[in-house]
Amino acid sequence: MTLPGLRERKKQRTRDELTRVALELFTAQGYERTTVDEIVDAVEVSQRTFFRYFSSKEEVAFAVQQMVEERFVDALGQRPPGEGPFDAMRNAVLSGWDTIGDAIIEVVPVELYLRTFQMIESTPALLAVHLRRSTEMEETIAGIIAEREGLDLDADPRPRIAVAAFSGVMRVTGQLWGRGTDQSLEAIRALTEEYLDHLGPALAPSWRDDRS
Amino acid sequence: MTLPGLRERKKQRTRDELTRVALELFTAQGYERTTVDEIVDAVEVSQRTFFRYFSSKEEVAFAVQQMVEERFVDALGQRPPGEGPFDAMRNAVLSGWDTIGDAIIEVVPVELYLRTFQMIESTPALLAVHLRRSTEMEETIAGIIAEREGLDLDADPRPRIAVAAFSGVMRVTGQLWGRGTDQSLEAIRALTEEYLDHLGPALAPSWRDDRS
DNA sequence: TGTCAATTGTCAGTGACTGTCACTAGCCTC
DNA sequence: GAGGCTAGTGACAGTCACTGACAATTGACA
Repeated sequence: MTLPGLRERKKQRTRDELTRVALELFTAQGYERTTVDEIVDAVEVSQRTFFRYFSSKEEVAFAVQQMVEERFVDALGQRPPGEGPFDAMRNAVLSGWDTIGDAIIEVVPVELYLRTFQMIESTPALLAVHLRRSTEMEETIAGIIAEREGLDLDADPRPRIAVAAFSGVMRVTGQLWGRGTDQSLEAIRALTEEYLDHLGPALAPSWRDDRS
Repeated sequence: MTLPGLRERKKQRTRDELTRVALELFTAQGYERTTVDEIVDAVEVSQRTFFRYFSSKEEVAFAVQQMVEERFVDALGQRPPGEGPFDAMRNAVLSGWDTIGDAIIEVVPVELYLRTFQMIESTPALLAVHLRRSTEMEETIAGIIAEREGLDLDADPRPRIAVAAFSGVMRVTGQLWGRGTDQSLEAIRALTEEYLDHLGPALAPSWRDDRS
């Protein structure tokens, strides 16, 4: 493995710097109140260069999220075949939270990532994009689940349904965490775990028999 | 009940016309390829007027959807108390499809609404907004469910979880319908019904025991 | 009918984003 | 290690969504 040339390293540095500066400005003063010009002035590149790295101002807000999601997909693909679909997704998510630092530390500190996550949840324009990206990921995940279970994605609706329900719960936990007071890494991990445990019971035909 | 004055009627007419023309242009030539100027030229109002009726170009794309959603919320509130949460949501949705014409015919034909729905699903920028709007509605619905069941929304996670799972399935059906070949009203109604029936079984711990 | 207030139009400006073209700087060959 | 090649960048002009301010118009109502 030859390490990449100067040109390649320079590009990576510019991209990382744009990402870091953008997230810092977004979290500090708000997404809408930050202009692309502010970002590029701080990094000392032209606006045109920014738009060569990121197709929109929104995209840079998800640069780190993108990395985290790729790791989740990898982790899911490596869960033991014995695990049921739900356990596989659940464990992939939880192990992702446990090792998040490894994935992103070269670009931004974990703490900035968590603040970015909150900013996304509380900025309508970004929340919208976040949700769309999530559904795109669902399709990927459904494919992995279908393969694990040896099912045809277009003949059997269960993979998509299960993933949709699972993601729905993930989304709710994300929102509640963003609104809550404890915004630590441990808090969102615990919330994720708790809410996933509730999914089965919540779908019982009547909640009146069994108050879990 | 006095019928509204001329001024009021004129406003309604302008709003409806902007909506209809916008949806026609969007569905005919695509959302991004349609400029606000085209819309206002066709209706013969100034651009400024457009933005007084709709806070953004996106908003006009959801004007009809908005009406449909309000009807769903009403219908849900009127389901008999004996129905469990899932049945209530399910029946409210299905009865909504059965009476959709009543709700929107004064603004646009049902057929244009269906085409708009597809356009939203296939336009990334609009899909994102659609998903965000859906989650906002989920919060409303969770409140209604919690009240029906006599639960505290913040103490008991089940209403939000159930609604999230339910909405996830609704979303998947919407997407599949948009991609499929039969884009009739009957098709989306049938798909909705079928997929909701599958939700319970899909959440069983293992799918290997019981192939429904 | 004349006054008031709601509605609309005009105009100037901002910010995200794109196409084009000239220029700079790694890279690679001889 | 000089020179050509090309990926990457900057400068500039233009489009489009959207906003604030103020002037013009037009229902409403005494």
